Amino acid sequence: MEDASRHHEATIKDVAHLAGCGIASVSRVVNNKGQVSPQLRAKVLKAAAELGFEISDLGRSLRSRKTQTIGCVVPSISNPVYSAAVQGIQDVAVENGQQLLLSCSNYDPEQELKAVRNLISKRVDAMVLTVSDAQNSAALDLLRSRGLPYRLLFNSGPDLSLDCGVDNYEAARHVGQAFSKMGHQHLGYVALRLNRSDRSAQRLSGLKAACEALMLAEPAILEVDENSVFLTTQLQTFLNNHPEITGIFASNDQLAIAIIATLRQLGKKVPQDISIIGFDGIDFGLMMEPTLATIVTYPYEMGRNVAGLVQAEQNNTTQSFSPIEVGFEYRPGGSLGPVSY
Amino acid sequence: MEDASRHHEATIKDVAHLAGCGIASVSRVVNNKGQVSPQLRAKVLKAAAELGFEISDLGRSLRSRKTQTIGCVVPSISNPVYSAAVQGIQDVAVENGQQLLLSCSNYDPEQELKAVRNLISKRVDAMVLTVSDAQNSAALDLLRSRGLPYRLLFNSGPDLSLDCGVDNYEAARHVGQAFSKMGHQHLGYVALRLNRSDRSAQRLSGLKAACEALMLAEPAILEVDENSVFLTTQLQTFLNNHPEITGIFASNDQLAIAIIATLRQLGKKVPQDISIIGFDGIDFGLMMEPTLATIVTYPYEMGRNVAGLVQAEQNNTTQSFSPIEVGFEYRPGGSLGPVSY
DNA sequence: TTGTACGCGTTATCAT
DNA sequence: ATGATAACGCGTACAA
Repeated sequence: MEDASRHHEATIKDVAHLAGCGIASVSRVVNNKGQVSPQLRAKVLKAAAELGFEISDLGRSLRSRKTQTIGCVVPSISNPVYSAAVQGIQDVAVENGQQLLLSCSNYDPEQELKAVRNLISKRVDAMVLTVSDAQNSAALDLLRSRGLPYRLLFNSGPDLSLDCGVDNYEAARHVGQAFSKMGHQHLGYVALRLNRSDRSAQRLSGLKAACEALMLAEPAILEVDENSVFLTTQLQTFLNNHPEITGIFASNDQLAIAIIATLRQLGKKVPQDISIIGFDGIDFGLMMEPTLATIVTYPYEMGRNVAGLVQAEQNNTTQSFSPIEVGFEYRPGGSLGPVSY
Repeated sequence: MEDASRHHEATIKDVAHLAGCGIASVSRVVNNKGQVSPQLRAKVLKAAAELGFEISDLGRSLRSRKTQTIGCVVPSISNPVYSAAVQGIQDVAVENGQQLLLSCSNYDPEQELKAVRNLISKRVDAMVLTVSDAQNSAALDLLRSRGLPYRLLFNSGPDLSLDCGVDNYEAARHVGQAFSKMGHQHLGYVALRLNRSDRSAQRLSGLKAACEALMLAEPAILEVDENSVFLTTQLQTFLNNHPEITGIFASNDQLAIAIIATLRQLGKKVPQDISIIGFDGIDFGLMMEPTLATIVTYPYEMGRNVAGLVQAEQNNTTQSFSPIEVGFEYRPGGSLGPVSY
């Protein structure tokens, strides 16, 4: 109850007053910086506790020009891949005494830009972000023009030294090869937002390249609606139009699993009638029956890595930091079977 | 390039200087507040653009005593339930022009307290949090003592008016009833961190109550390790010790799915040998075979609701805001079958 | 060792 | 309509 009536938080001035000393001494005690006698330190500590004093990072940041905050922009936190990455970033941040200011762009470049603006106003020390299209992003342009330290996550940016992600193209080539080894000749690529995710587009490129190199037919493409309610009809139409397809590469595991469930509804067996390979390597793929063949990626580690990079960049501006390849791995699964004639 | 050499961001003072006016006018333009002549406004806007001026929320917040930031503390963002909730909070926050400062406590009360301290120092306007034990939380005590607006998510706190979550007890009773209807008499409850999550404990209470009311045996309890590698042996031992068990209530869906996969490895069929009911209602439950019987909850909506509550509390301090029950729903699934004799 | 005074970037008051 | 000035809470030279 005490001073709560004043209805404004205690400042170092209040503490100094109660402790009967100058504000500089309070600052020294709070920051463990500079010399201060044990007696005074005790008095200050007591006064601070009594007032429930918590230092204000507003004043501190204004003065020090550091907010100990890093900004993060991802398309969505609902997607387990991004949430795992954010968890990694968060963990590294706290290890370094920083906090995370999080924004979700919903795969929208306009929201990306707005988010970056807000984060700049908040004066974050650095940023980590996944943008819709790294080659052409107003948000990244803004960041660069301000010289604010940032790193890309999952994207491959124009400046190669800044990215930290999976080589989608290369990974998708592996997928094509896996299909080919099982005798598949006609593939389909099913994606969620081909035009709003450069990752998805890169995966398609890789698949196409593999098909070409391996003399497979050019893959048919189905871009499905966000709203998975219509997946059934969309998929059925797609398969009717392309009856030759024996294998489907889904742009991510969630979609792959939804496709398998839908195929089951349509009376098709996986992998006897159609084989499926996903992308991401989420745990559930291992627990279903059949297990999901997929490209395993390591979003948590990627988040940690990219956060480590921005950390290093802040602490040591002279050196340049090259990205750490986290890599990927093809994981076989029961959803890919030999093609049946 | 221009003034970048000065290596510090343009301030309102810089803009004023370049526009040849006072800083007050710049402020008026930037905030669209007060009267300013069209000519001057244009000059200011031009100067601001030229300098790449972005207002500093540090100065603004210091002055206004508002940060337009809300703090969020959850156990983990990797768990899809929490990430969905955070997404909901985030969405509401941006709708109200606020940003989200995110912390993960890793189910550790000590980290909860530290996170809250940091968030207080950052002077967030309000907080939303899920704590380990709402009835006994130093973090919440601190929040209360400071009079900082906050809301609980998933927890049921001592102050009933502050929570926004699922009635775990009631939901778990439904689970018991569902088992009972199928003839199950001997149940097991498998949980991840019984002692570090009041939600998990509440679910157990509800299950126990249902068993008692329905004349079932008291449920056997298995608390499994974080590291799911050992799930197989732990589960096997548990079932050996309790051969009478025909149904298992898993404290969440992820665990339920892992248990089903493990049982499959152990050569047990679900639901013929053992029935399973989960908790949360994640989408994957619908896509597996058999589908997962579970309690469906609505974490995204809960996030939105609780964020709405803190918003309202900030805008209108006079009124008191009661929580909106989001509720839950029992969803039948193939993982629950009749008990076989 | 300790205290005083200034500036960090902003908004609001008060003259003009 | 516009500008000078005083806070806001803090860190830090500098003085004592």
